[in-house]
Amino acid sequence: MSLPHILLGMLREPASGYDLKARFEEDVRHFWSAELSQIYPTLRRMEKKGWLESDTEPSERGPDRVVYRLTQAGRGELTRWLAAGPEVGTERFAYLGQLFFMDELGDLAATRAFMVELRARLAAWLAELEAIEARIATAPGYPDDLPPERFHPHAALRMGLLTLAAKLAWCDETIERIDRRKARGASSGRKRRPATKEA
Amino acid sequence: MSLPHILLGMLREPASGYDLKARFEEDVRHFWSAELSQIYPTLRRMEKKGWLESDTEPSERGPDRVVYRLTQAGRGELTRWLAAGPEVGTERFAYLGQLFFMDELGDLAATRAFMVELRARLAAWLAELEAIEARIATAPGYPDDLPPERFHPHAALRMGLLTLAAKLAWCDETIERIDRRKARGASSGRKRRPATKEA
DNA sequence: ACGCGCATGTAAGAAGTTACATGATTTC
DNA sequence: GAAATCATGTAACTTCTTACATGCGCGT
Repeated sequence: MSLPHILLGMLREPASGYDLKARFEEDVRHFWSAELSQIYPTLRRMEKKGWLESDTEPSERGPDRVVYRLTQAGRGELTRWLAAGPEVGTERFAYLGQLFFMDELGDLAATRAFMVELRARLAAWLAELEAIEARIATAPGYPDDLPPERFHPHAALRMGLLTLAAKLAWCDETIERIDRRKARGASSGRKRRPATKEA
Repeated sequence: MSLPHILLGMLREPASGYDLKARFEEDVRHFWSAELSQIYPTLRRMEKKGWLESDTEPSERGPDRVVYRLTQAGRGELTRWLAAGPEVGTERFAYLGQLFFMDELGDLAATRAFMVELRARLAAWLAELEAIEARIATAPGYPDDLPPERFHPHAALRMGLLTLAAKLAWCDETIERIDRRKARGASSGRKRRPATKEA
């Protein structure tokens, strides 16, 4: 039940579905994502609930825009959500599932390659977040006197930066552990696990 | 497309849906979760695809157990998934969405309370993961000579430990930033944002 | 007799993804 | 003339959650 509320937050300034999708690609994508095909019907449902109202306006170029804005009920629901305490959902990391079972491959070199590729992907992601922070760092009052409407998004961004740094450190730690194991295990010669186990 | 693969990994040893649910509650819950009502039909679909076979056995107490085990095709699919490279999905953090828009409440004290509660929840979570690591730490060969079937799960667990520690550090950083702002802003007296804006 | 743990599920709906469809205008 | 951007959506499907349903055996 979070996408509608994130849309409510974004709609403190009126916007079309297309505009909102653009915001998901920008400042919000480190903690949520949504496709247009999900956004459009969600906005309809929210309007039906009375949280939003819409107007159709001609566009400067392209087809007409359907611009949504908050109603009183919508603003009330947003406030209720914000005041309800942190919504801690289940985290899902498919790549940890892969790593968890990877002894099945019986080859530590495969695990190492996996971790190296994962590290590269996470590092690219971190670079993007750092670019966003660099932009914020040029704002007046950074870092201690940002206005509240910039302080809150910046605080959310910091979580992304700090956890990604931690994940990179974890990748490095894991790769080093593998290398130590390989250095030690090289003499004993076991690499592929045997097809049958000796009990 | 990850739950079936996680089940494949777990089913290297035969198990019933009920058994598998128990494993989600234990060693796997820091990166995935699933309800029984999702597990049962998923196992059926996997059997229909030829990845699993099942036998019905009488239980020691309670109703009959349906025990699943991997077929050759299932083991092949598991290997394929493990060798396919890291599956990096979209991360979703509803609480970051709340924080992002929280200037709407116009009250930094509310944000502070939010962060304090979030910190408590994350700390409790970290304590659980630390308990799991403490158990692993008693295994022979810890930490440098764990056998491969323990090394991989332990590596996955470490990611949870390190990122949770980073999140706690982020909570602390954010709470401190709020306190510094409040100390500085107290003299200027603005707390609730005004109902109307002066342009 | 009641509740708890074992063990299986169904039903209904919300949430999310992928693919497809339409048509205008602007840029190369 | 082709491709990108603007702007809207539908359809089919998978995934996940919540609530409900059933029935056995064990402990108190």
